[in-house]
Amino acid sequence: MASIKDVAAAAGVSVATVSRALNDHPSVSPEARARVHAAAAALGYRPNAVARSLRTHQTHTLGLVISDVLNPYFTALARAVEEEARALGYSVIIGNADERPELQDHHIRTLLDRRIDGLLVSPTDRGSPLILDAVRAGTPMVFVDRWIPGVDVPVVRADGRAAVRDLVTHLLGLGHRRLAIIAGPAATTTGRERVDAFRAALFEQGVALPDAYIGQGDFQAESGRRATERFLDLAEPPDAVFAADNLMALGALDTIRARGLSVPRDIALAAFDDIPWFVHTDPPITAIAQPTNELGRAAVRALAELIAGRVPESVTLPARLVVRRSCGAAFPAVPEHPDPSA
Amino acid sequence: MASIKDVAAAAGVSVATVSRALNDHPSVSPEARARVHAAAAALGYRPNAVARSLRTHQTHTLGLVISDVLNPYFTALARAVEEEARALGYSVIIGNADERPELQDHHIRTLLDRRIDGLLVSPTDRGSPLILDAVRAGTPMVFVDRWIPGVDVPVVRADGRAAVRDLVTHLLGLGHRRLAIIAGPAATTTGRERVDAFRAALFEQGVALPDAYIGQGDFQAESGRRATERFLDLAEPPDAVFAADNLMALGALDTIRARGLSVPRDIALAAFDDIPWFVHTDPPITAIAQPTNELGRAAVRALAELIAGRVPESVTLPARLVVRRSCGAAFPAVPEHPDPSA
DNA sequence: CTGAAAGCGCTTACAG
DNA sequence: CTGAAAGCGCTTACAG
Repeated sequence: MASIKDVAAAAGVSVATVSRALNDHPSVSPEARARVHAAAAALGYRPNAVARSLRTHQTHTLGLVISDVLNPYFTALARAVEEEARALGYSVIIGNADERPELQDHHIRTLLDRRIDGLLVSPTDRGSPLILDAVRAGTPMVFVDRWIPGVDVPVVRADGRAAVRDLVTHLLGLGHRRLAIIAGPAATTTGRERVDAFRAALFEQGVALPDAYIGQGDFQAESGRRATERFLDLAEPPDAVFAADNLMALGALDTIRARGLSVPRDIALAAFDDIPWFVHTDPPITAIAQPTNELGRAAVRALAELIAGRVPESVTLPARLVVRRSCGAAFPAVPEHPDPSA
Repeated sequence: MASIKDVAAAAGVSVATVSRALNDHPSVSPEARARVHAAAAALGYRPNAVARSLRTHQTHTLGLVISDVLNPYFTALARAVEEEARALGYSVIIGNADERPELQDHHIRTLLDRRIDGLLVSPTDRGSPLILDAVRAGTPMVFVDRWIPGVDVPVVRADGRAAVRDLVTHLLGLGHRRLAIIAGPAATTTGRERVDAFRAALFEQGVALPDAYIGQGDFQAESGRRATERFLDLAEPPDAVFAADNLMALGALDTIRARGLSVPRDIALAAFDDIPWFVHTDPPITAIAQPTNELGRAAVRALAELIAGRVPESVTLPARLVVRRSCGAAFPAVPEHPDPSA
């Protein structure tokens, strides 16, 4: 692999001049610049980003630690992050925590060792010493989707409270009275907020949320199955189930189907997070859609601000209810296409 | 951020000794080793991977360039790759080519500049000069899923021919006679192979595949919609459609539904690539399943071999037909759960 | 077992 | 406008 020395020799200039010419530094004569570019092209020279990073203390790399790559919501988020990052000249290294705190720490440690310029994280838990130390040490960091209370880091997320209230109104309006929720892990903000919003909305309408109607999930499909089984084994099973993410909804659907029951005839189902497949499930699933693309982009922009030494604002965008047939509502008159911006 | 010098000063030894102690080099006295570890812990020292890479010419990083992160097949592949890579001590940087050759080149260039130890690619096209030069220059490279004919790079992929033949037999057995396919891009091996296998299987059974029944897609949902619209506008529309990937199947389903038609009553549908949602679509979709996890792991192992200077074999694993209801078959007696290994 | 020194491939302040 | 030199933070052959 040709190095800057080889280019310098071929162009008959010093390595300093090669570096300046290639980095568009103004004080290089047109002739020198031309010779350098010609030599670089002839040798197929590509600057070594590792060496440059060591010298400049910048890697032009962002770390993104998400909870689960197999979750379409996070996949979409990762894609939006990558696009915006690329537009700003950054690469992104994705770490998949798989909802496991120790794996999250592993990725954060690796990313820090690689001296990424900044870190985007959707924390799996309440925050390890490692992550707290990194914040204290001044690592540019932004939380996306989930966050850690009490930690002074900008947060980019969706607020689902209004949409959850809309969902509860929708369910009650359709005659459902025994509403249950499959919650996410209590260690995550989204895990807690979605139950809280659900309970608050029910309370407003004078409906109770008994403990037996709160299933404890972990945002993965298997936990949706287990929670739903427990619901269906109850003496008085719920007549509507709200899954706090799309994978647990998939699990719930598995179980309901395995029991030979039908949605929405026997039980209503709704999910947090909308995904293209919800249009085509049997039945199409009512869901709360987050502005995923906007969240990803806003998070990258906030992180870039932080890296540049400025102090970005946290951003909160509203989620919205998308009504389909899984709660018993009438089928929308106009056939729906998946939202390309979701 | 503490550097090796700080640790050396704190431990009262040279940086050479710090380096040796931290890298478990045998010739370090127990006392020196202890002092170094204590100092490192006290300072919260973490070695700078950038500096180490510059010195050792290894980054312990693999590049993975895939065609589309939003495609669940590639997401699952990426996850398997990351897991196996982590087990072998590598990080992986994922580049999303979005089926665009120039974006693919952008990622390959960036990855090469970062001096990744090896590259896993699922090529979007027939191969740019950049990728060909990289192979020639000796960059350890392995193709996964798709490959470039005539390029001497190990290939890890699934062979779907037998499964496609099974699918054709299944369709004809159910009485379908006008079988159509939504093909992938001709510039990709998987794009070509799936049509070829389909045509060959039909030919064996004495059925023709007219040009009008070959829709040209690009592996993304929108192209599945367009191709299906064209099929349905035909004087004699097909009675069965085989989509060469899961996203085009999603698009086909969109269009069929938008026209008010029903699967499988009005038209049968099958897809290449199985994904968890196919169990829950209306109707559940018959699909050809690849051993995605095994492919991802095998690809990483092959790449690690190459990096170690050995010459790995190409590996080809069989895909298999998973019959559901979308072609008109009887519903399987036992309720199906998503295959956790898919 | 240990340290001084060279060197990985760049960038940049300094001097000219 | 240009080059010699220092230095980023490591690892490792060499000498002791």
